[in-house]
Amino acid sequence: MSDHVSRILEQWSTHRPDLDCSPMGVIGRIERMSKFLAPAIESLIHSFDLSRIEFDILATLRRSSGPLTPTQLYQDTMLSSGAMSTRLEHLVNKGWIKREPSPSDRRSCTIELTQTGRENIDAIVTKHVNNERDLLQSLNLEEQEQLASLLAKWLSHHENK
Amino acid sequence: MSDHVSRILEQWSTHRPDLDCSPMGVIGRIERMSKFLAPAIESLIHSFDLSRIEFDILATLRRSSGPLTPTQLYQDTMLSSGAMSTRLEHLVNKGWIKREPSPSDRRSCTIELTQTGRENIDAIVTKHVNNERDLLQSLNLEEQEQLASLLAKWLSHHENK
DNA sequence: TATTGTTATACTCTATAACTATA
DNA sequence: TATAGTTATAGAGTATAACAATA
Repeated sequence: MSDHVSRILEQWSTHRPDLDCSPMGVIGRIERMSKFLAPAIESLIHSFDLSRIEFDILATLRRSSGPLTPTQLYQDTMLSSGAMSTRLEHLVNKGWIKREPSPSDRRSCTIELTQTGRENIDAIVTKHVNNERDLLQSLNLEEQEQLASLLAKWLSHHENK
Repeated sequence: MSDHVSRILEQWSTHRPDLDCSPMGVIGRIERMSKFLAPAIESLIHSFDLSRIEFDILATLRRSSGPLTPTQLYQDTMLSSGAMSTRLEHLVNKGWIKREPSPSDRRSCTIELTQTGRENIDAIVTKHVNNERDLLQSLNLEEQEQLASLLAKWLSHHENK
């Protein structure tokens, strides 16, 4: 299994034999897989004139059980409030979402998909998931499950801190 | 093992029961782990007044068996030639590296760590690896190896394309 | 006083392409 | 003609903080 990171580890063991670099074998590969996936995923999303962040916002709205506020959205996506405002403005102008005043709190508003926004994101999400399935083909389903399970274990320890 | 992505998958199964979203269980978690790791790793590196890219350049030089050219460096780090020039200029000014004319090709130059650059990066790499080791503590060594092995398998299929 | 959301500002970083020099 | 490296330009995207309105 001679990948790029394994060659990096060999170089380190030659030039820094005092150092146990095995953590790089995990973290270096996580980062590297992430870097390979990004363009493959983004090229599909960009073909619908959406940035990755905008797609995430639309997908979050689609799978939620009702309208969300900008605050809920920027906390969920780890974005600043200012950046979220800019993104939402774009999505309103492009007809994806509608912004309406909150009935209970007059400082706030609710964000919701438009009719066509919902139809379009439904179609895109389907293509997106199939794209992801293709990208994972080099692992069989059992290996994919093992991988997901190990990542879930790590994440469950780090998300609530 | 109830992490954030598992809740996302539940939401999709409620609102899009027609869609098998299991690929998100892998790819969503890869991206999410990567997003959690980045600030933890960068905060150590930034404390030495280095960007992540600059650290990668210095580490590449440290583990290589001799001086490298800017072209070798930008291909290795997946950066554009222009961006690499800017980074190298910074690192020269800060005393990390030295740039010398290539003896064999007068268009080219060689990039090499300075004496103090090498000493400093040695110390930082040690701290960096220990930091990574800490970050992986929630998985035992066997799990870390399984994870590395699954990632290596995926990467070895995608790196030579 | 604290919170919600928007707007304005400045910053970081990058890719692109034009350019110089050499092969 | 092609390649190595640098420089200049412009663009995308963000965080920060100032701001207005409401709680």
